[in-house]
Amino acid sequence: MMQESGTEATSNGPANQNGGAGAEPTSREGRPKSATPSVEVSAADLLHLQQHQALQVARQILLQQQQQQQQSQQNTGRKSPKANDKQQGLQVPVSVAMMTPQVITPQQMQQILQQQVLSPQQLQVLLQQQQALMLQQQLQEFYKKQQEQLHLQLLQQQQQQQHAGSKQSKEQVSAQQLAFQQQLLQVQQVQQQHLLNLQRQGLLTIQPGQPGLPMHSLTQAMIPAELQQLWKEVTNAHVKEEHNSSSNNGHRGLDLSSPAPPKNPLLNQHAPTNGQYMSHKRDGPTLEEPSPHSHPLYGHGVCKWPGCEAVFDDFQSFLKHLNNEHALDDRSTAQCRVQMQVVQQLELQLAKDKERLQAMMTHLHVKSTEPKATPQPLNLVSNVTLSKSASEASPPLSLPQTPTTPTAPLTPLSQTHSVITANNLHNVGPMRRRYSEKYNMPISPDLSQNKEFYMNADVRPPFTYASLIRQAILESPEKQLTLNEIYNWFTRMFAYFRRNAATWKGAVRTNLSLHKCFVRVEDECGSFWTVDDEEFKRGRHVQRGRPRKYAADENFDELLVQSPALVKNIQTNLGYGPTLSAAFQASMAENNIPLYTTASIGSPTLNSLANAIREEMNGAMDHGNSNGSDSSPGRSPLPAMHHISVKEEPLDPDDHEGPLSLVTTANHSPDFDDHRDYEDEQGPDDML
DNA sequence: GCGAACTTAAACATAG
DNA sequence: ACTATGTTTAAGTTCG
Repeated sequence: MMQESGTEATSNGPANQNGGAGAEPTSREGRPKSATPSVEVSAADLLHLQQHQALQVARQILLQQQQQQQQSQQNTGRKSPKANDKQQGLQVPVSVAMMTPQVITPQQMQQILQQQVLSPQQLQVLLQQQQALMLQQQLQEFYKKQQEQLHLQLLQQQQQQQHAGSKQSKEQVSAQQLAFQQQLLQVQQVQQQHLLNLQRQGLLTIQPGQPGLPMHSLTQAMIPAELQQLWKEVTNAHVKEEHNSSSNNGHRGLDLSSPAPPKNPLLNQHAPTNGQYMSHKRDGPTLEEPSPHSHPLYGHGVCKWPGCEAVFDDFQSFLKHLNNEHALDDRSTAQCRVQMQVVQQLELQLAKDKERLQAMMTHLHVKSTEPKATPQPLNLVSNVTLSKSASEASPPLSLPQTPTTPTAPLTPLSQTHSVITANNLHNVGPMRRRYSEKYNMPISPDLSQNKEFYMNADVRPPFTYASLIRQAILESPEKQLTLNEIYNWFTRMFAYFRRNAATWKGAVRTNLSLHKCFVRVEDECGSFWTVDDEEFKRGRHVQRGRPRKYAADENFDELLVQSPALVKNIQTNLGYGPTLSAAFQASMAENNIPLYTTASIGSPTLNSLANAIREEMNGAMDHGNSNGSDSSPGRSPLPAMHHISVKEEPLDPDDHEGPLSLVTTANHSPDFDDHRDYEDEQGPDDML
């Protein structure tokens, strides 16, 4: 227990105890769910805050206007810069309030990603949160600019009023109102975009009946009753200021685009509906149900014309209202133009977000492929096909099949699926859908072809520990590695093991002990591990059903307990030391043992050379975790290959494939050759 | 559903 | 005493 924490907890926090494959069940338990509610609350709060801030801005502007009007009435021709400055200061906190949410720094994000303490779903939620916060900051900037523009505009308006005096024309007032409304509309547009973003990212879950956030008609939804009331006040203030000159108040509107004669104020229309606005909001999402009385501008009894909140009991009255109030006139045309601008803005934003998404996808794709033309790991299943048919050209590209996509097509995936998705990128859990070489599925081709990928992408390699350990050992120049060197190989070759160090080291040790194919040899310099490829080929990995170590029979126990030490002592005393493994492998190769797997064994010399080169190259990029190269410092390379012989192994009834099995010529009894064999090959009785 | 293969955690032992 | 290494067992998951 302590030994794991001593070496591995240094790079991983305690939350990473379930890292690696262990994180899979945890992620399945819906950890993301815990993060979701707070996100929704914050998103709702955010919207509320923004609406409130927009109202604040409008209120201040209105206040400013009224004050200026009073001053202009009282002191015609005299400016009041003090008031402006004061109000300018008042606007500051509006944007300051947007600063409160904190965005996680890239370092923190990187740390979280590296530790993988979060499930993929949590990561997604986190990213969404980040994006929402960034949007919020963008909004903040926008609001600042809006405030400045509005302020400037109001200053101009004030000057015009002061200079023009009481002879200010209605057109001028309308133009000012128009500009002001456009500004407010812009604010609303940003709010809508933000809302859309939140919705798109799942941060906003509008539930039926949830008050306040109907998503069907953002334009209307984002005009709160207060804002409309403000509009009304603004309009009335102007009307008042204009000596209530307009006799046809009901038709003195805001032409938003043309200098056409002003008609009735836009918001006067829905002033009567303000009282029912809240009920409208309580209507919740109005996803249009196809009905005979469905109209894009009619939902839940409310006219959805921008700026209009008129409520109707039936569809017919709505149609009547639509034809009367929203007929083809200047005002409707202008509003239509505004709505077009809204749509354009949204489309622009959508295009930008699409572009960003594409860039993200491209980046992720390139990251896994960047150095070479063999970007993504070959599909394991298709790789099997390849190894069997051995003649297929261009192997299909895909990510390893993940345990979470068991229904994924087992046939080669088309290249259109080569884009990394959040699912297949993150849900690479334990080494499921592994293949080990006992199935005649060498990992070397896949490993070599996708080496860059595994070195860079935090994707768990789809190989069993045994296969990886074997590969590590076989890649070494001397076909032998210490445990620490095996660790280093894992961390060097796989980003996954670099970033998920919680459990795999123990798994490596377990596998080394558990699998017959891994032979531990020891010399004065320490112990190292070699591979008995024949055993690996047999696939006799785990000796299941083996009698417990501390069984009833004391003699038996003694043998069991001693056997590892016996093996060790035999090897040590005979002085085979480090030469054993290399000679072992070389002997295997030279005896033409049918090694089905990698070229590394079939061509030991070339492979050793290649490995040496590779080791040289890898050594340069060896990270700090590696306390040196994988080559054991104290070991001499390939001494004479004596003391090694090939002998029959008649004890193994399953040994049909290779007539030869390599054991050392140590004068130890076959009984002690491998204590793990006694049961399934000889039985305990033979040992005694 | 079953069993093999595999993973993971934990307890324990041993050596440096 | 601590740590790295190694062994063993048990429980869980995945897959054929």
